Amino acid sequence: MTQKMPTLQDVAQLAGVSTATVSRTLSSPDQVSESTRKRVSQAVEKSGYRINRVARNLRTQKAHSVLVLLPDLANPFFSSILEGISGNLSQRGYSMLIASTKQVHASGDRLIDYLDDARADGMIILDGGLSPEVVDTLDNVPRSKPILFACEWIEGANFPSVRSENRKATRTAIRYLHGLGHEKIAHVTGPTGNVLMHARKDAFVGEMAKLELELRPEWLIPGDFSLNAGCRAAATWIDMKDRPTAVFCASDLLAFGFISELSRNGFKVPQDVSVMGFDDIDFASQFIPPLTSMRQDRHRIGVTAATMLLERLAATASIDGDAHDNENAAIVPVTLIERESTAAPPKGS
Amino acid sequence: MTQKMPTLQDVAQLAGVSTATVSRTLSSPDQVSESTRKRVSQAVEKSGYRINRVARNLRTQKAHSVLVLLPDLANPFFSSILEGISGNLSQRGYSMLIASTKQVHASGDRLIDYLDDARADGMIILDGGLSPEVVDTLDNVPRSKPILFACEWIEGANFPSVRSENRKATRTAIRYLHGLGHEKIAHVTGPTGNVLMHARKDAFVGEMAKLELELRPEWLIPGDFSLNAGCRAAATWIDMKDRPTAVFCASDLLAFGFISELSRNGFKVPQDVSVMGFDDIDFASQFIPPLTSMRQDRHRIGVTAATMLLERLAATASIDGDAHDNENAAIVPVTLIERESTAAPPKGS
DNA sequence: CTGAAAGCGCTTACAG
DNA sequence: CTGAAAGCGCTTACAG
Repeated sequence: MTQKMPTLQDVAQLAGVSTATVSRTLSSPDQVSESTRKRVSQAVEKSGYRINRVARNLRTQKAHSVLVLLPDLANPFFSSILEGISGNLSQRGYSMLIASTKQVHASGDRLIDYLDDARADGMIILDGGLSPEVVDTLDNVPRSKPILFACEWIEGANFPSVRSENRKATRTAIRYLHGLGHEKIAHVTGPTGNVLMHARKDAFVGEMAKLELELRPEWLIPGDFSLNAGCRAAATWIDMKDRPTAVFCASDLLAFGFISELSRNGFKVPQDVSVMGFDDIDFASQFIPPLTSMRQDRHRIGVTAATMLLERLAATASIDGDAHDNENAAIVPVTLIERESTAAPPKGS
Repeated sequence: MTQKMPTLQDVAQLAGVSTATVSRTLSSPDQVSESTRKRVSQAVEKSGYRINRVARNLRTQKAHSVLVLLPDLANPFFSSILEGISGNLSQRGYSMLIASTKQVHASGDRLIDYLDDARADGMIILDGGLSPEVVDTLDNVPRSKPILFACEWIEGANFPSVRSENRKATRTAIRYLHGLGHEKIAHVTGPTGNVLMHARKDAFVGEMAKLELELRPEWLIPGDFSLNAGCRAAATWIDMKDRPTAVFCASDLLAFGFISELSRNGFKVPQDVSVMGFDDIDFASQFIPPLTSMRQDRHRIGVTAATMLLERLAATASIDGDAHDNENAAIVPVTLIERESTAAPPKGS
């Protein structure tokens, strides 16, 4: 029952030519005479031949696939990015392999096994929180197997990356709140150690100083990017004697959690406090109230990452030398999406 | 610079044995004497040898990877399922390849190309909306390349599948609302033609009849699974003269959209109307109000799907004959999660 | 323009 | 327990 797939041999026999000719007809048809080409094409058609990519990959020493590494597959933040990557990849004949750093650890594999064992030609990493040991192993990867970071990156390491303009976006957010009349602005941060957390927090602190606004230490509320941290931050806000009138959250999830907890305690957004998020995930527009946020173009980040990786793949293949990192980081713009969770501060505050 | 990976040959030389022995040491160590095993292991260690899976796959005629096909990569509903699949797969040494039906169409590939061209050993399909032509091509796939549907399925086709107990869950939901005192219950349905939409709608109609509750045609509000459809459904509800006191939505997104639109128009949930969803996505607990929903165990669906596919893979490999579909569908339980979007109906309604 | 032949890096009967 | 050898299905210099 297990019908065997026809091979190049079968097609060659059918067409009365050598396997070399069939192979050429398929991969570089201009090297084959028209009549032969026609005969081969018919044989391919008739036999229902499909090239065996595993064999081709072994022969050409390419996997024609890219590994994408996420911190957590269950996090919906990544889905649009994946779509961008995958769409771009498949257009160019590449497949997308996915693994999460959590799982990689659990299964005892090393990250670069995917690269070492020829399953993937390169890798896009969406997790800046890799342990130093793992980062070290990354350095030993031959340059013919490009590695690229997207969204997050490793401070100090020199991998190419695609990023949102986190700092600029943060400044835009603060200026927007200030423009509404807010002077007491708090920031709920991302997780400690996270590069995005630092970029946004630094920019926040810097911009507050630049606008000559007071920034009390307690107005930097530590969080992570989760809903729950947002809830906790809201509790912190509620407990303050002198409450900030606006809160800039480092993620939309934080903002959602913040607003939810507030509403459970009888506070209203934006009447009692303006809240804004970062990311503009799908949900932001449907939340109650619709959330003002800084939109990261996640699809574009994905597309850009795939494009850059493929470029590096092509470069190492042809030049095979120093296709060096002339353009080491692509910065993707972030846009302010104004909705109803922000307004002028309450009077008399 | 492009340092070549060591091969079996290199290890064999280092250890002073044949490649066959190295190979055996790696894949069936019990066939090798302890002293040899030790020598080989040291050579492996020393050379930093990693098996080349592409070569192994070509030789063994297995890809050791599974293709997962989604309707839409950007839909966060699938992320937990993917995590379940991927976790299970990687534990057993398989990789996960991902493609979306949208993209497959766009790139002009045929679905089964992944199977035909030896990139994947089998495939898990999360999209019941494949066109009849595509479904036809699926029938021609040799049984050594198992195909399995998860979440959704194709009515009439005979593929194994993993599903939530949609009908039972719907009955549970209706009985719950009825138990709260609701008699006028509407249902916002999924997209026309979708198998889940039908399962849930049928079960809804059946249960309403069983409970001897009136069901006006207009109380079956057509939707799809999206936020926007939920908003539209809310507009429909608002326009009714005699409004249902409870609305059972076929997805959480529908429920979110429904509630959002209501709140924009000054209605309150659950005071004015009880709303419940289906899926219990992460967000449901953080929505305002927290959403009552039927929880689909998406992680478990993923794990089960991967397990079933791997079983079939093993079965066809060993028996190579009729490892027939004794257990053709796994049904995953759904649980009622009661939160604050549902309550007793408003008095005097 | 075409073919014979080597080889990508493994695995696995077959002998011994 | 171990090795020599064939072969998985391709691609690609090398000749002609």
